[in-house]
Amino acid sequence: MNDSALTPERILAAAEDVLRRYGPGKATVVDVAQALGVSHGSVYRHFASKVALRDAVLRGWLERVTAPLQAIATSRAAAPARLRQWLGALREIKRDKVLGDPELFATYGALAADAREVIGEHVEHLQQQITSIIAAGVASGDFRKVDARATALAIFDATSRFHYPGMAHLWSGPGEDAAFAQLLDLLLAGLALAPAPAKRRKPTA
Amino acid sequence: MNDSALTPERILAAAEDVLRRYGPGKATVVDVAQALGVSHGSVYRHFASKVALRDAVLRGWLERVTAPLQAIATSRAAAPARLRQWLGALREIKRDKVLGDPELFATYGALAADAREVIGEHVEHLQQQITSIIAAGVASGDFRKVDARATALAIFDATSRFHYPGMAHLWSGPGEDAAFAQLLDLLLAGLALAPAPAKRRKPTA
DNA sequence: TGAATGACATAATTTGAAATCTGTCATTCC
DNA sequence: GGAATGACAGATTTCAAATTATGTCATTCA
Repeated sequence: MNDSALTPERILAAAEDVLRRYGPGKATVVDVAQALGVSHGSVYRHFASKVALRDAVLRGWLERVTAPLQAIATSRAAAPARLRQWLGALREIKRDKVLGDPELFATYGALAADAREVIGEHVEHLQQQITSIIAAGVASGDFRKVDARATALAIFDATSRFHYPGMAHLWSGPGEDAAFAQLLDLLLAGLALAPAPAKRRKPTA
Repeated sequence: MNDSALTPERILAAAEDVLRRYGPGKATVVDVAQALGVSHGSVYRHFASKVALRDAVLRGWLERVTAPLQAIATSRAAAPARLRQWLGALREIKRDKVLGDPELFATYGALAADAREVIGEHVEHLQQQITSIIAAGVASGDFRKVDARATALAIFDATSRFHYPGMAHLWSGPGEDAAFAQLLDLLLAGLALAPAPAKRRKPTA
């Protein structure tokens, strides 16, 4: 029944398949083992627990989100355009996933729900990408002299309405594109060079 | 057992109490009737269905959120300060509710989950309040000449990270205050007068 | 006469016993 | 000898029966 050696990769692929087919509530490790033609005990040689297996599947899925963004983050485009592109891409990737296959999206959402650790890493990863774009923009003089990291977090927060899966139910409403464009304009304006007359808060320093 | 005439108000109060005590999953209209010392049939004379009753309770709760904000929105403070104050207040009201009584917050969250209509009105109400502040700021020359309504929506979206109940699990993390302050600064900078050198998009008009 | 009742049909929820799943490990297999 | 197996204990899930809830309405009550 089995084609070759039992590797974590093959188990991962099978688990992904089983999850896709059965959903997160019904997929069992026995199912995964069966799909591979082995006993479920064998799976436990490669993954310490069902949770570890689920985490690994989720990690893979999230990496497929992060990878194309990495390319944009490190592109040579001017920082403002690059930031727009990156945020637009993040939004599109997520939105395409929900609209394209809502069930699968829900499945991964369920995995994410009890994988704070993995999600934390993913978020950190995304925030670092934004940070690098902001830092580039500050260095090139395209952006005000902001704290790159803190500003990146603010931008991540500000756009969560358009990328946080818990708000996916809004993504198919009307006027979404316009709302997103409007938000981007506002944020980019806030980063623009012009020395906004700071009436409050600390004095530039 | 009953003190006076059976009014919608008395039923509402009892329903609120029962919901608080039993939680949204176990509160029944028989419980509400019992608390009032009447038969459950009587409740249906005043509310068409259990859903209608739950909606009314939710509406009351949301109005208690909106009322104090209304006062700020119509205050005489300068628009930028007023906007900061308003957004800060919205955040604090919600955060105090979660942190103060998580169970009750969860109860209202459950009510909200199947009350799109009511929530829609609530959101619309909040957005209108922001719109009025922005409009005032544009009129007074404190803000750029933005489209008040569209910008208000963008600001509402941008801050949802700090007021949308679905993200309440983040509100007790460290650095929340700083993150919120940072976001506010960025948004206010984006509204500031300075004619940001718009390299893209439509030409000012 | 208009408000309140409670018996009733249908729908939803609870319950607990049976079935299935997770994770371990002594044993088998190549 | 290292990888795979499958029987097993304890935890979790399923499913169907039984209970409880919702919403209606003919009747009672004041």
